Amino acid sequence: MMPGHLLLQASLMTKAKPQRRLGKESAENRLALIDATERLLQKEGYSAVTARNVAKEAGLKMPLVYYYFETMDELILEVVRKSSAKRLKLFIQALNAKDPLKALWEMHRDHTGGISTTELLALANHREAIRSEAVAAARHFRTLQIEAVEQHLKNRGVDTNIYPAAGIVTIITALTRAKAQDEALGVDEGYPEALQMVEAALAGLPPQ
Amino acid sequence: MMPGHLLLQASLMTKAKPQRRLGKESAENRLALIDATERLLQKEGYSAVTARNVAKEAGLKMPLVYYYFETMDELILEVVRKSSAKRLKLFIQALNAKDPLKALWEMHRDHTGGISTTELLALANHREAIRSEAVAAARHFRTLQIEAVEQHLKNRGVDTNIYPAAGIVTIITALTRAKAQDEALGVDEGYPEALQMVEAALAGLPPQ
DNA sequence: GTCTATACTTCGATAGAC
DNA sequence: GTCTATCGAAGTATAGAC
Repeated sequence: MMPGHLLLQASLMTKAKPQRRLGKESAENRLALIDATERLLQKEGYSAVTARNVAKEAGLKMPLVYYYFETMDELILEVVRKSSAKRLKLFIQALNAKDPLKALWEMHRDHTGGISTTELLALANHREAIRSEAVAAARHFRTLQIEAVEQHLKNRGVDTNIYPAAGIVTIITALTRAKAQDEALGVDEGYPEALQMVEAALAGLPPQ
Repeated sequence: MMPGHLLLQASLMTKAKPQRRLGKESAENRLALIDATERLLQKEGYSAVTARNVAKEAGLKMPLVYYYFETMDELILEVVRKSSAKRLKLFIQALNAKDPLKALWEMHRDHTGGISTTELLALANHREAIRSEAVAAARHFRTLQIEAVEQHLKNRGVDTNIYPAAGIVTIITALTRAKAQDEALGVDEGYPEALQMVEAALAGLPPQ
């Protein structure tokens, strides 16, 4: 079963360790390895992300992985960072829309592609270096959203005691995350009704 | 996610493959191995569930695992089934309470212990045998809940066009699942507000 | 029923030729 | 920069003595 290994001590903890020379960050093959890792993560899950598999997916040889990355953890971290940066752009875009709440809801609802939430959570649960990165990103995103929604609701004259921005953002995030997770397993019962309830609730707020 | 299960499937899936003789289902060491696996799953995640680790945790020798279980997958399936059966009992109990909706909400909200949702989802995503078991259980549980809540809402005179049982059950499940997942990572921002919103909404329904 | 010993595979990671 | 070759550790699973 699980390809064993995973020495949890990533490079974050062990400071000085520049034993090997690493290739430049802009190197073409380095980027190809990152892309290959992302594809593997999406298609087959993180247990398929091995140095050999990644190299094969990128059409390269295995030792190149270690020429460009200190450890496999570093490679995966790079993918997580890239994915977070991409998502951050979408967030900023949504939060600057005329109706940020609607834009945010649609963004979450329609979100597809990227690393699946399940994989990311599993990864974060098993690898300390990734957990801290994922937690920091999650906190950042949530704070951004809450602040923007809070401001928006106040502008609209919504009573944020009854409709706290933190609660709204959390429910939206939770529902769309669960939907994505269940869809990956082939379960979608109940979600159409749930989505409709949320949309009705949002539509029921005082108009802008 | 849904600790899944449904004993119906047990015999259907394991086709003909009786290469090795297996010990009796009631054997003490067999149960000890299942318990050890469950503990490992909770404490260290499924990547720690290896034949050697399980045996060590149970204070036994590794080959015993293969005396009692055809493969590691079978052992893990057994744990998933046991966990689902336990959860099913709680469900039935909640659905038979005076206020099934309230009981269901409290059950989900306070649910702790058992296999973590993240681990189960990751497991289901990576292992076909576990996916089908988990999906079947999830569907079973959801259907049970929706039917009971639907009946309850109608008895209370709630308009199930505005408050569809499927939507309510799905939102409750999604929110409490996300909460458990995030708590495992150390993130809890937004959940107190979200829980309060749901409780306010439930309290706002026509009294029983 | 339980254990020792081991076959076979694949993992992460490195040495060193080119 | 890239590759061939290989190491040691750990995984699943089995054979066979007791």
